Amino acid sequence: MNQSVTPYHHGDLRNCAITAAAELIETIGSYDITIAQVAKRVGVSSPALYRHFKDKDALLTAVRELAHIGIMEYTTNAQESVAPGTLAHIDALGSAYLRFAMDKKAFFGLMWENHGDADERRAEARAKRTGFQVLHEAIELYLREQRPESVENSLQTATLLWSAAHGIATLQHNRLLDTFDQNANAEFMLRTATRAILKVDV
Amino acid sequence: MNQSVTPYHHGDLRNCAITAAAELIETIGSYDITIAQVAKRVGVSSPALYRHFKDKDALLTAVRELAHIGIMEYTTNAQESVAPGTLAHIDALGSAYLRFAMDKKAFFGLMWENHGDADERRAEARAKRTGFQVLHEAIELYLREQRPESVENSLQTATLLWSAAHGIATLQHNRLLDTFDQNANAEFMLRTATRAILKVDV
DNA sequence: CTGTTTAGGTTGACAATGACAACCTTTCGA
DNA sequence: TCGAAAGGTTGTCATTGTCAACCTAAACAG
Repeated sequence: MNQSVTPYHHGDLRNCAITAAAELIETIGSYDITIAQVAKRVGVSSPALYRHFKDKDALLTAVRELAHIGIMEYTTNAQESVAPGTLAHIDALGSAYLRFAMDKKAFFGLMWENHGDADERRAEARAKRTGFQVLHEAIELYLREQRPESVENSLQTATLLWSAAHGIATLQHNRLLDTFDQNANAEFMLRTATRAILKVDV
Repeated sequence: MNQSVTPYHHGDLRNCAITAAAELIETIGSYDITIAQVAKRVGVSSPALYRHFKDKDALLTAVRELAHIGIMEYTTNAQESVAPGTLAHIDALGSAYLRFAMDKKAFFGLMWENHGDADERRAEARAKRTGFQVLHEAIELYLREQRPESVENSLQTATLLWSAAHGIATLQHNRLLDTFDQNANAEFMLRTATRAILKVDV
């Protein structure tokens, strides 16, 4: 015997569904997907997914986790070739953020949609805080070495810088940077903002 | 005779539908509304709305226009008590933006969703550019008087400042400012960013 | 006036979607 | 070995966006 074709129990449906959803989102370039599409892609009936996810939103929340991992990969890679605590380090983080926003448009959009129940929201907040931590530490290191008198403000500075990066990324995402300033260059803008906020002369 | 109750022809269904949708969005605090809800609120059958809007998205686009008008009201009010071209003027504009984002959460979220066809998109881009113009002019005036050597960069400065404001507003909107920095204060952050960005040569 | 066109309503139908209930089929532990 | 639980299936439902077919009031030409 040993036919072994498509066993009744999938074995890893939960994870397959998540990656299938992610792939789907990436290929159609929008996170407006349906349960049926995901089920079909993974070769299973729609209701099967409800054994693993409370509802559609729970599935999307899981995909959001993937997106967080993705952005972490971008920043980790960006950090490899820069000395910790330098301005270049901070630039690299920002640039990675912008690049992720453009490379993975649909994911980036999805990440900031916040539906989902309270638990899911808490988990996501934690993931985001972890990402933020990386920036915060880089800035703290930088300030400690370059402007020790400002080290106490590192948290506020990091929050502000993240806001700037997020604003630039979001506006670019919505094609508004071009609308406002035809020659706008997101990366250059962020570098400018970074220097301004860190109070460094260009 | 002269009953005159609910004439067959509504008379102004298009506009009523738009405001009904806006009210609905405001009361439920989310722009996830249905055609049926809007139709019911205005006392008409769902398909009636399709005589006035190509599809649901066209209705939402019309509501977005309302939102743009709303934000303009906020900024216009904010400008009344400040001298043009002062730092206070720029602060007032930013503060109005933040206030709108918090007061009208659902509207603010809706404004940056961009589905809709090309024409609708163009119209919205124009509306946004109009809003941006106000900030741009204030900044140009400010620079002309305070830092004439930087006037040529007014457009880039305005774009950057808008980005910062937008980032702060968006993060606050998603309750992420608190997540990153428990003591974060959006308005203070924006004032800080404003001062930093205005002092830099782009 | 009268009749016809047309704008703007109505009901009824449809497909797609999210979700659930009822049921069947493996897997696994006592 | 057998029964429960895990994890599938089909069938069904309400909601939603949307359309087609139809009706009715208003507007306007003759």
